[in-house]
Amino acid sequence: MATTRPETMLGDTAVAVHPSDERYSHLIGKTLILPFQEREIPIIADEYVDKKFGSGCVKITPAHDPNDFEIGLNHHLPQVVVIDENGVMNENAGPEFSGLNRFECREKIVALLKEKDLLEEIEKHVHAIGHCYRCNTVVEPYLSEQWFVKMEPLARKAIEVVNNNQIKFSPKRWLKVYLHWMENIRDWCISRQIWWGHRIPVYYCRNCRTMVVAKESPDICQNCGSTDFYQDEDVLDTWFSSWLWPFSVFGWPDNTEELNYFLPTNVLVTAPGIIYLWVARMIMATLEFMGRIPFDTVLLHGMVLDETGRIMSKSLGNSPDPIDIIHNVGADALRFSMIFSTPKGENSYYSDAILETGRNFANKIWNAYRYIMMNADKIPGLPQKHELKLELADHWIYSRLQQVIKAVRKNYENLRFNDAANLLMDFIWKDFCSWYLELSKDRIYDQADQTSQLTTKYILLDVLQNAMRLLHPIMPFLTEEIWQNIRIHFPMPEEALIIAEFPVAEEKMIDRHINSDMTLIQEAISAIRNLRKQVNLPPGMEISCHLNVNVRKQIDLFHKYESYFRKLAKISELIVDVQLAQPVMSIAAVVQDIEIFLPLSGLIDLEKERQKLEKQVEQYDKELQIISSKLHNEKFLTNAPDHIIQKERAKYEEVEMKLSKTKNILKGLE
RNA sequence: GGGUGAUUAGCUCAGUUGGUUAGAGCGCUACGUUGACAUCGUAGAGGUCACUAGUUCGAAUCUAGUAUCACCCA
Repeated sequence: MATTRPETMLGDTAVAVHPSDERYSHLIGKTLILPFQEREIPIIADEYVDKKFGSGCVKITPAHDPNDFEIGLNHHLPQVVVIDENGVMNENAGPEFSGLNRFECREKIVALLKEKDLLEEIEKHVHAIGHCYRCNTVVEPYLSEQWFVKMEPLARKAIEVVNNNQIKFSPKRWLKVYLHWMENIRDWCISRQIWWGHRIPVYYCRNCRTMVVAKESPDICQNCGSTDFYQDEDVLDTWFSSWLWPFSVFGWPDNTEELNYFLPTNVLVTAPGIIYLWVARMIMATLEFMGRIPFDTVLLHGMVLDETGRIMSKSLGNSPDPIDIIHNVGADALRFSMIFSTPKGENSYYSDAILETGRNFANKIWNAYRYIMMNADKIPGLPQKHELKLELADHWIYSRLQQVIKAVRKNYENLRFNDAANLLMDFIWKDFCSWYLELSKDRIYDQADQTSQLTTKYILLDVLQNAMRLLHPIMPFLTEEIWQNIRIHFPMPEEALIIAEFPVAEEKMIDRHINSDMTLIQEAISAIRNLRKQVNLPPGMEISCHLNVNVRKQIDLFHKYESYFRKLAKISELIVDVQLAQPVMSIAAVVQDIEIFLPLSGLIDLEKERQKLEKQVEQYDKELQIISSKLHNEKFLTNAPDHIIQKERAKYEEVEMKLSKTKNILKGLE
């Protein structure tokens, strides 16, 4: 018989072997004598025994081991407690051992076994054993009476409310975790043997041991008339008060106004680690005591881990102090950084580096705001909405704003905060700052065209205030500050952003034609910038640009917004026409259905230019082949939905056109 | 041992009913202080979507298996 705790043999009440173990099957049902106690104990058969481990025989100590306890129940074995709650051997251990502590007893047992020649060998064995996390004392199982809450009836109702969708889990997969626990629920042990906490409200008559469950200690024993009571020494598990949280914090059991307002509430935000301990129990308690659900949605977020993926904890000392961070970069930067880098339901790794995203973004917003306010101060007056004279960029930024409002609303509603953060950063930084704000400069500085100036002022303020509304849930402080100051120039009905309306998209302002015109111009400008960079033109140097377009209406578009090219691509002169010849000694690019030429005699490396274009031709060729093979595939044509086939056809035409244009340009270079 | 996930660019991750030439931020490279911002601007490089097999006209996406990792419960 092998054991790591020899002293527990004094409480053994059986020896178990595996039922299919042929070495011992002839012994099952027989008995043997337990040394020192001289007690007769049975040899039993149980599947629990691991045949391969040690001798294949296991001593069974129901009172001092949880597994043995279970086996003992199944085999109706007596439970002999030999160690008391202080770790000292009691009278059941026999006169020879009683009074010794468990470690002294262990040594004595070993010595005596040796003496009686009952000890075969001592070997080193590594095993897991519980220690007190405060004082490091070895913790061992001890048979004692505990209080339990019967869970099955509570769980039944709690399963019902998720099955009929009254309570939803997000992300959905956590529902499985919840249900798995609920469906295999065990009674909840609420007894804790610690000196702090709420004592269990159970009183015992010292005279006749009658047990009374009551709020206060009873005056007199109904059974024997004694007045001598003592309270159960165990205290309640801390979660036993926590599961009352959804209603106890609002004054329950009183029927308060807050209780009716906040119960049920909508979203519980918490970590998956406490679905069992807390979420499930709050649901059960609220159903039981209030007859209501506590909340309709449970949002499970990931945990913030440190850079190396460890959980942050006091003992590791790897948690940053949020106050320090806020001191360094601001609360909004911290909030934005965390939300931006925390995908829904996944863990996120915190490091100081991620703070830069939020800090830089806050800085970007602040500077855009400064620019707008500087000019709003200088330019007197604000037009009425109907007085505005909108041009392409204005229509476009409003159109984009509506798209963003729509998408951000959806993201917030679906609790996809990181997507909302992403979208807003993209819109504010790229669309608003890099394009609209840059284009606004000439108009703002141009005192001559006052209508355009005032229109620009209006739209800058309007788009910014809308953006602040959208961003407010993520960056409440910065947006409130900015919004309050916008209000000085741009009247708004609400007193504060925190109580202001959340924007609703105006569908009619989403304009596909506007978006595609603007996109063409943006792509053309980017292509010109790219070409300039390729030949290392000084950033400030102005050059002329030739655009060979496909349809006449593009000529008007480019002429009308030539100023955009001047401002953002340093183009001094834009020559636009259909069937425009390729200028000699020029570099070129193809964007959509137009060709862009920059005549740069003396500045071009023809060979390099040729190589670039050849590489481009190669890429287009390859892409064309892929699309072509799809369009020639009978099965694709019969199986794929119409809109996909249309899309492929359109793509084919576009790539084919770009390919032929690029080939022509290449020819023109020879 | 049981359960639940993850694996996509150097790093951290998006990619919501299969239709992609696979995206973002950081980092990297080149150039640049033009009066919002160098905590910035412009441009660029960078990926056999862990592996194997299957389903499909079509797979990062669906199925099965393998590997590695993580968490929860015993």
